[in-house]
Amino acid sequence: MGVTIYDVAKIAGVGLGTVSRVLNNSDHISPETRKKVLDAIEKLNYKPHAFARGLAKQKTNILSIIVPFFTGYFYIELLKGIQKPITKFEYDLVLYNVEKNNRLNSVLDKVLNGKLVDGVILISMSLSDEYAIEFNRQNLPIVLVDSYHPGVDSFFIENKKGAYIATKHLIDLGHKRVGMIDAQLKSTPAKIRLEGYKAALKDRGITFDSKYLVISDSDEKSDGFSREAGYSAMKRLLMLGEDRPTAVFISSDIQAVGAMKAIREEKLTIPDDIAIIGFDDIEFSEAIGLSTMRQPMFEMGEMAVDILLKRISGQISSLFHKKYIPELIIRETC
Amino acid sequence: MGVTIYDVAKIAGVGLGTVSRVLNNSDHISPETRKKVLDAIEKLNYKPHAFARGLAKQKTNILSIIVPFFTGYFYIELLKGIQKPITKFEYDLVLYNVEKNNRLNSVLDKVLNGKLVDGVILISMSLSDEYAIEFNRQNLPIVLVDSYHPGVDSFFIENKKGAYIATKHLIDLGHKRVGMIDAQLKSTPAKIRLEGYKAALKDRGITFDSKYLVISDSDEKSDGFSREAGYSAMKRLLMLGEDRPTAVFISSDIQAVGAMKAIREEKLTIPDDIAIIGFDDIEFSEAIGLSTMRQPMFEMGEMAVDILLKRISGQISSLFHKKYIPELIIRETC
DNA sequence: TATATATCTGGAAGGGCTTCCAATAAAATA
DNA sequence: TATTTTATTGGAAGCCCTTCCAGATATATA
Repeated sequence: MGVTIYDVAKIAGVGLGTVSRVLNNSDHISPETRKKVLDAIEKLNYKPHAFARGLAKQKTNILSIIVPFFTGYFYIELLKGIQKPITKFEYDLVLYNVEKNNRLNSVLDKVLNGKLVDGVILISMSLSDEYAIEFNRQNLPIVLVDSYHPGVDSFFIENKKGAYIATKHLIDLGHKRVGMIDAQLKSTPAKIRLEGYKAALKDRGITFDSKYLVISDSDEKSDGFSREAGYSAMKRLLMLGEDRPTAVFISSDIQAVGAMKAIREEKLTIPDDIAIIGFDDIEFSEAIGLSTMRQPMFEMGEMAVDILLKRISGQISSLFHKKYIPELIIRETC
Repeated sequence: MGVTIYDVAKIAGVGLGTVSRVLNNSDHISPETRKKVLDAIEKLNYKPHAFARGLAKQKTNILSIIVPFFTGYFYIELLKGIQKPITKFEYDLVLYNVEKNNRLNSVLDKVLNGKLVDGVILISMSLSDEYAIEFNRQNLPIVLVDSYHPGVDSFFIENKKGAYIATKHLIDLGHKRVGMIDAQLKSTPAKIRLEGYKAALKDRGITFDSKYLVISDSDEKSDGFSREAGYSAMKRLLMLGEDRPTAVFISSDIQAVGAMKAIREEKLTIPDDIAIIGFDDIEFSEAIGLSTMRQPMFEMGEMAVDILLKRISGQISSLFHKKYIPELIIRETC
């Protein structure tokens, strides 16, 4: 069934080492020999056996990417960014979806010891010190995206600054009662965005009032970054009646979508009764006019692969830490 | 660096064949021997080398999924559905993203000859007869999702019926001028949905009027299934002035989102001035109250993997063709 | 007790490739 | 022309497993 390098060698009338050499573009091959081999390959429609090659080379040309639940556009954009260079450099991409945090360890173990991949991209999840050490020890490159660890390459958003900018903008618009809808604080971005929110209040001389902070409920798959969670969080804020905030910074656009629905259900208008700024700039935000903090997802994905490939090929040695500052996109909700 | 089966054999004081047998749960292993081996594995933290195993077994435990540009939620939902059984059965998933149609062939070639994967899932793209034959000849299972070929397992939506139901509903609501915004007809679903639209008109005694049909522009990555394309298509429909349709069936929700924006910009109201029904029921449709035809994406993904795995293990032999009829979800736009 | 049968185990062969070493041929130099 | 040097080439060894065959041991049967 499968045509192997031996068949090619026989047809071309050369040794198998020679075939392998033209396959790998090694030098020291005479043009005539190369042509003979190429012709034979063409004739037999030969394609190298990926696993055999991987075994011999100790290199698989596969990268893995670990994402938490495919929740929305954030990851899609990232994936698009990641795909681009991967395809170009003839790598394959294996996808691990971690729905529950405890599964992360088993995926990391698999990736570490299975010798299936040449490198890994870990998205939006934090890496424990033990694993960071283990990756370094095994010399398996890993890069973090939307997460940070001092010991490995990381690309991350300045969440604190982003939240700060959004909150400050709301305050500077004249709002006195500026609330926040955040996700579960066990999510690092959520925790840090809260810090930014508080910092902005403080800088503007507003004391933090816990009744204006609502933490979205988590469900089995989202840590509170969901439409439903945003909806019910806003409902809770609206229960404050006349004392409700006149502006709300929301920790993700997807929650903001739910929150907007809740506001409309109360027959309140946006931004007149309540102004809103979200976070992420997912594709739908533009369609619904949602003001938000844009994260350069595509770019981060692209850069992450770039660094990962360089790391794999040993082209860089020093640690690479890059931070992105989210950009305020003003639309119609504030 | 890497601990191999030889190390385990040595530590356990057994032959390597024995180690392999306990790894693969073969029978004819005495409980004591098994324990010794298991202990050694534990002690060394041994994990089998995926590529070596794949080479020896001629089976990789990897499935590949080929998707056209990650455009939106349709594919996310599908991916979620696919992930579930894949994880459970310890397969890995490699993702190929086909942005341009001509790249499909090169991906298929790679998948066919590279021996990297045990099976493939092809989404929303049609398979040519030549490739269908080649897959069968090479005995590499492939299943189509949201697409159809008589020679391979297929899961598909009854697009014609779906479009028919949507259009008929609009007509039965009393609308006389029912338009359609479709995507490029080179996309099979788009072509077939148009047929359903026409069939409904005909059944209700309305003659098809080409000025009420607008084909969305395609951009480099979407065949017209995009927000921008829906927006400008609706703009064109609105240029008809008073003669414009009072109801429009739109071939995807994402286009409908753009179309709704166009309508609102003209200060027209939905559904009073123009009623709308989309197609897909993406996550945002509920948030914006869009009536639509729901496709069971998650379920299709799940079933596709199920069948694929059964096919790989030889548990089924006859061809599997399953069609899903989309369900009309009535919300606020009609 | 001798023999047949069932159970368990070791290890060679093989899966398809790369890489290295040695060998040969061709070209350059003395 | 004889001797180096250089450019090519063939093929064995090795990457890490699984599988099959044969041998060893234990158990059942005559």
